Amino acid sequence: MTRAAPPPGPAAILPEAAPLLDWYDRHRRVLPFRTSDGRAEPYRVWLSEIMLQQTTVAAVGPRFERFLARFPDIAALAAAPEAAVMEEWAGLGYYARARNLHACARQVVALGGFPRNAEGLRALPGIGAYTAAAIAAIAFGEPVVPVDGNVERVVARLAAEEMPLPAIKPRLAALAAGFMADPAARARPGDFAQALFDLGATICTPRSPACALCPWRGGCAAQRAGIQAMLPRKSPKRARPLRHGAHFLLRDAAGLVLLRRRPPRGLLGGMLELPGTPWRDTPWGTAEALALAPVQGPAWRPVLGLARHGFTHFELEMRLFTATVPMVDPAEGLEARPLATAEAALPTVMRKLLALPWKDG
DNA sequence: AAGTCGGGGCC
DNA sequence: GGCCCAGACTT
Repeated sequence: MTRAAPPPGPAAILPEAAPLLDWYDRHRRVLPFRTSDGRAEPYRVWLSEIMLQQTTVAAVGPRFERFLARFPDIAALAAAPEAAVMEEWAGLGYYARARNLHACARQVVALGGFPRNAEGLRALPGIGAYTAAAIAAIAFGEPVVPVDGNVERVVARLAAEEMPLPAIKPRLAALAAGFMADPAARARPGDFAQALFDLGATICTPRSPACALCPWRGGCAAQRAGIQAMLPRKSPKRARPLRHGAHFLLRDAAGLVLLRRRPPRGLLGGMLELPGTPWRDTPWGTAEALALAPVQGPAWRPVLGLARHGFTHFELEMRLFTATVPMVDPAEGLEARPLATAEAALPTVMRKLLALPWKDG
């Protein structure tokens, strides 16, 4: 008696949850945003997940603590002015996260609390499919699998999926969802999600995975084939063009510096900057740059050297000009601040300009 | 499906 | 110098 083999569904490909959960109980990372008593406050889970979007655990740790000290609960965050949130976020990057965080806090307060499942969370600003599932699983115990870069890598290797990202994303998400067919995973959705993160971060790493230490060794198709370090494959990316700008550091006798607030959306949206020229494909000559200086009165002096900064899709090379006046007069769209507090509120690209030797002759 | 959106650490 | 990071949003 013969019968057709069942289609290779997720359960046929993926290993069991229990070995991973056992490994997690013994080797899980101790992280600032993980509570040791097992309690998971939605506010803390949400905040950490937003901060961790495309941002390393090491970078988030101290910023998470600092943010909590300034905005201890969601009511405090919702009540704060947006500029205060943007300033607290300075240096973390992807500033739309801070705007959305603030808008989300106000919505959640208006709702009377966080939605308690992924579908409801997904409707809030800044919360996509991944973050909704992560909060739902970790804070509310919903049996869903958040699919981040770690999970994509782990699953691509377990199933030896050779098609490149991002085209393979839906397939990997479907495979990952199959984990929740396992009762052991359903019993501990938050721990299972974080176990996948920890496995991807410490064992199933991008370059040279430590397969000998993996609780799922033997259940991994890529490891059996010896191709684990090559997965997941990725489609080639475009080269980043080089762009050029010139910025202006205007100081006065009181130590105030002239700053400008960028438009509310787009690149560095809502953040402060040193006034400057547009960023274009060709370098700026001195005369044409100075024609765009915020004030035409003082003697602008070019600062030695260039500041370079890499964005996601282009590289930027900047000149800096400096001048002093008796008293800065912030016109429309500009504001004056003491140098020290200005620097703390500026994104990294602007701090690199201030690191140029503008104090010297 | 592709582009936009930061910054830092690691190889 | 390229890759990666507990991705989201727009077009």
